[in-house]
Amino acid sequence: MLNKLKIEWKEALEKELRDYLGSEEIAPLAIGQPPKPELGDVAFPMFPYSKAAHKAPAMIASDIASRLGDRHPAGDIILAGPYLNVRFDLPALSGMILEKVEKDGDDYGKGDFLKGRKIMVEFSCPNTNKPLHLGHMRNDSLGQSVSELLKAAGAEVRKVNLINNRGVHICKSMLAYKLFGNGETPESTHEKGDHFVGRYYVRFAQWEKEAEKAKSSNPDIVSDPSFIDPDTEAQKMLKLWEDGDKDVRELWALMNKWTLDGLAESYRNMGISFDKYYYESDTYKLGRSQVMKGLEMGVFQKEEDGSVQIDLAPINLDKKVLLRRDGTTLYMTQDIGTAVARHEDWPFDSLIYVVASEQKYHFRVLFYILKMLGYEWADELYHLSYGMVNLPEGKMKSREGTVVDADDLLEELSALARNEIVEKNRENDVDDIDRTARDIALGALNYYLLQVQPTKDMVFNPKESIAFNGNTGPYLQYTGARISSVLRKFSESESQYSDVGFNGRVLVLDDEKELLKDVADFPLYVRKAAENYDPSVIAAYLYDIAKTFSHYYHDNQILKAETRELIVARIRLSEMVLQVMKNGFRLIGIPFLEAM
RNA sequence: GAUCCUGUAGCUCAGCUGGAUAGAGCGUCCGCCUCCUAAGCGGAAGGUCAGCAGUUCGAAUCUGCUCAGGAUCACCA
Repeated sequence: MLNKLKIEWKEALEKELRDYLGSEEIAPLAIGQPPKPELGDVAFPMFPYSKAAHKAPAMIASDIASRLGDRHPAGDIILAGPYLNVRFDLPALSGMILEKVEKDGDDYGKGDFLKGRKIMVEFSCPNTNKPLHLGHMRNDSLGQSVSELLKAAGAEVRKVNLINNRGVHICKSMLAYKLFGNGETPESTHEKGDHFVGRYYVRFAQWEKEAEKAKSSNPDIVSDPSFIDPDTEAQKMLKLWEDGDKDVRELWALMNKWTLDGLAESYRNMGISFDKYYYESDTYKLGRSQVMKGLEMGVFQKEEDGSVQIDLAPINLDKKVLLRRDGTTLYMTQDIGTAVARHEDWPFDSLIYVVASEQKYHFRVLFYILKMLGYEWADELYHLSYGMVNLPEGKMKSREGTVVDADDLLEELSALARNEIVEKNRENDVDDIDRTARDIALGALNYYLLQVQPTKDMVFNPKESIAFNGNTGPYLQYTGARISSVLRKFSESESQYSDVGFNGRVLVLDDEKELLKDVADFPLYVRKAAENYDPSVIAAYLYDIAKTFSHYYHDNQILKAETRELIVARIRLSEMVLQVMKNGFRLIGIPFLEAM
């Protein structure tokens, strides 16, 4: 609504400028933000017209102001040198803002610029041989949040996951389990299934190392019939899997279930959900048939060695293999099949792949291949590429045991949050200490992961990164909890105020105007975040409004304001701020807490 | 070697459709609980916006080059 006013001003000023300059062709007027509140709410710089007018920008600003006189949209002109600024009467507009926020409630901030669009979002895509780590968490937070943003922009969103449950890496943990498992199960060892299976993946790596060592100290051992080479054995198992060997398939199904049960629990804990799961074990065959189709169409070539390849010279790349010489499929093959299956299942207008930036090449090639196969929708595929999560000493490496486990991290943060609650003697004020602690941990984590622009790599320092003070998720939650507390206290004596209506004109403080402006602008930020697939826009917005409110709350009494009218006005303002915060929280995965 | 991404305070990050004195948090130092939750609020110190050139009335923001870091260029996923 403020935005509408800004645009009215822009148009009115442009019209006046055209008259003033005697030209229909003028540079579009820029809409800016004055650096200080006393300089107004919106700024229009006059620099670009100085040449045409042969006058200093400050002169143009004052000329335009006097020409305009009273014939202008709502607001007051403030001349600030070369800028023509406008101050809105926010207290007067507050009634409209309140009405809108109250009417829309949890939907306040939503828009419709993606209305009617069917958008599929792929994210997470774990392997079934190990638990989730911090890198996955960035992916999950991003995918979940972007999906919420797109919904808020009016799109119909379908969240899909692709389970990477086949391939030689999966066979490795199976093999290790078969050899060293002694029949133990996640139930018998009381382990989460994904951690249990992950342990055998690590066990395989260890075995591999042992075998390497044995080979280097005694090269002849290879010919010893009692020596088993881990990698050869894993390849054999993959072949057995592809041939449908009953025992291998049974073990595969069992271990997959263990992992997936564990992952499902992690997703639940993290507030992540999907509308549909795809499995590579289903889609890789479809990929093969697509490659065959491409071969018939002549877009792929069969090489002399029997492999099928595509020549990527038209996009300045080399050749890419799509089927191995033995006819087995690759990662790329599978992704071709998955994309086709998805569009058949749910004909999307757009499909967003939330995948790390290291796979840019892969998606460039994939999109090109699908286009060559004649799928028009290939133009609507988008790779939302995000940067790595690094440790202060560099990349996370599973071999060096520096991978930050997702479940462990969430657990540690929950324990820290729990300590804080106990230390602050807040146990009796929160309704469920464990749930609250976990929600704080989640808020901290999601905010931490989403406050950084997706394209950027980020550094995670396990000791320092996730704090509960300062610019953090818990700070936002805390602000929300304090507002909630004020509102609870007010509701106890609300009947005394039933005769007092809302009069926004008493909200004259800078902080109050700032809050009104922030509340009114929220839909703009939602739109911007959705357009750019960038949740950090919302994170920054929320921090800003929380900071303004905290300052305001510190300096001014709400429940003990000077007049009953002022109390009611401040309460309504607090309600609006809280509503906007709640709505923003939902977009970036921060649980809202009534108390903490 | 080629392509892509990144470079802003000691650290982690905003700001980038060009516009007013480049902002936060953490850390350091100093204040504030008789007051709606101190997970808070205020203040101080801290900057060659990697460098050079260009475009422009105006550049952290756009363009080019250079330097530094990272990623990718598999019949791995």
